[in-house]
Amino acid sequence: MTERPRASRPRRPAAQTRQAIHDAAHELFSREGFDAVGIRAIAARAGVDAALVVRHFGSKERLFLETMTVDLAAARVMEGPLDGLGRALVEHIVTLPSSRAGEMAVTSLAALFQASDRSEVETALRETIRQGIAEPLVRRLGTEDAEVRAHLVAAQIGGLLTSLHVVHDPVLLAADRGLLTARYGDALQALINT
Amino acid sequence: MTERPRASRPRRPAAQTRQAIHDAAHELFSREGFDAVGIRAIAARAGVDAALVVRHFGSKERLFLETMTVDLAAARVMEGPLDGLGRALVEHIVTLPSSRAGEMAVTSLAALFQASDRSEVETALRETIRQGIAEPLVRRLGTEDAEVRAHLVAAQIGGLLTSLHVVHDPVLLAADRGLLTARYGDALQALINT
DNA sequence: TTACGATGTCATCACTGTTGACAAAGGACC
DNA sequence: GGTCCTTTGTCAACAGTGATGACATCGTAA
Repeated sequence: MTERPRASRPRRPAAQTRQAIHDAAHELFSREGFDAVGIRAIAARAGVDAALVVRHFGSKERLFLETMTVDLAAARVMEGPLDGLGRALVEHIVTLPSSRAGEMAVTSLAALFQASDRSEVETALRETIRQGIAEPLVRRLGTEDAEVRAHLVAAQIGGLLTSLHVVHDPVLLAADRGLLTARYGDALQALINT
Repeated sequence: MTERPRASRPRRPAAQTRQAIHDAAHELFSREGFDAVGIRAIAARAGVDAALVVRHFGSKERLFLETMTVDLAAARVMEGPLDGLGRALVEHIVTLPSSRAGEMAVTSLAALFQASDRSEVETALRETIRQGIAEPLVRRLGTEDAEVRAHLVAAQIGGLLTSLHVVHDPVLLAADRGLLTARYGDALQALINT
């Protein structure tokens, strides 16, 4: 048995490899979702052995959480005046997806929803919603039932997000954005008004 | 090599076996979701060989669709008077889950959401929403933007359903149902009113 | 030089959904 | 009765998955 030397890829610092895996995973998970993407596919795209993926991130699920958990970036909108807030939030949701950062956040959220049968993913999703939507709003409302109302706002926003990016409702995707903003925004406002 | 005769289970008509598999699948899928349940587990619970599952239903995905696609049974509520409809719908969603039929429909919808990265599941989900919510409502509204508004109603209902049964939002789960019905129902009503 | 930790590779594991070959029971027809 | 054929059930195997652990190799500190 001749001992062929194993042809190793060029060595590099761990952080660099980790980043390559991270980028590949984010790209693939965003496009195709958790289940459709295998560890070996991520490894191939990152130019890396599959075992290295597990070594750096522990498991496929942890890699998913680390790459797909993003803040909704709705915090800025939350700071606006309370009485136009409904429409402002909906407009933010409806218009941002065409920009780069917004699209990523939104597809990430959709992927989170779909992978939410994993309990750790479910926890992350709950946390994202709480921090990104509910909590900033509770501080602004200040009424007794503020917490419930804030979480209902989160629910309603989640409904629009999943309809657009998980269910892919053709009627809503084709609808005029101004109409969407006005109608859904006013309904949202009804939840915010005391 | 002695030819041991294969110990077969008692024979029965195909429809009976099919039903056993169907029941087992519904039970397990409802409790644990699409991914967590394997074909072999369904087969074991039905007292059947795993290959028979595939033989009767074609694939795990088709079995899932056949067992989990249910109508929302919201049709009856949809026929009520238009001006109390928002609260009536929310009350229906919030109270029915404790009954048997309601719980099944709701957990089914949650499982559909989570498995919606499969394109056939996504189609079924879209169809369920259209038939169960959007279409009955469009007929009642009759305005020019009726279709968009009906689909927004569906989105908002979906938001509450996913918050409760997919995300498992603790605040909403613990909240008083009357408060939920009043607040979210009124917001929904804003979408229904012209 | 030696020793060691960091980095990369590979074989292998248990498990999954799915397939096709085979066995055996039950009814149809002569 | 005897001979087919369809129906029903069983089993072994396949390619794919996520994960693990043993091993090779590089770079560097002592």
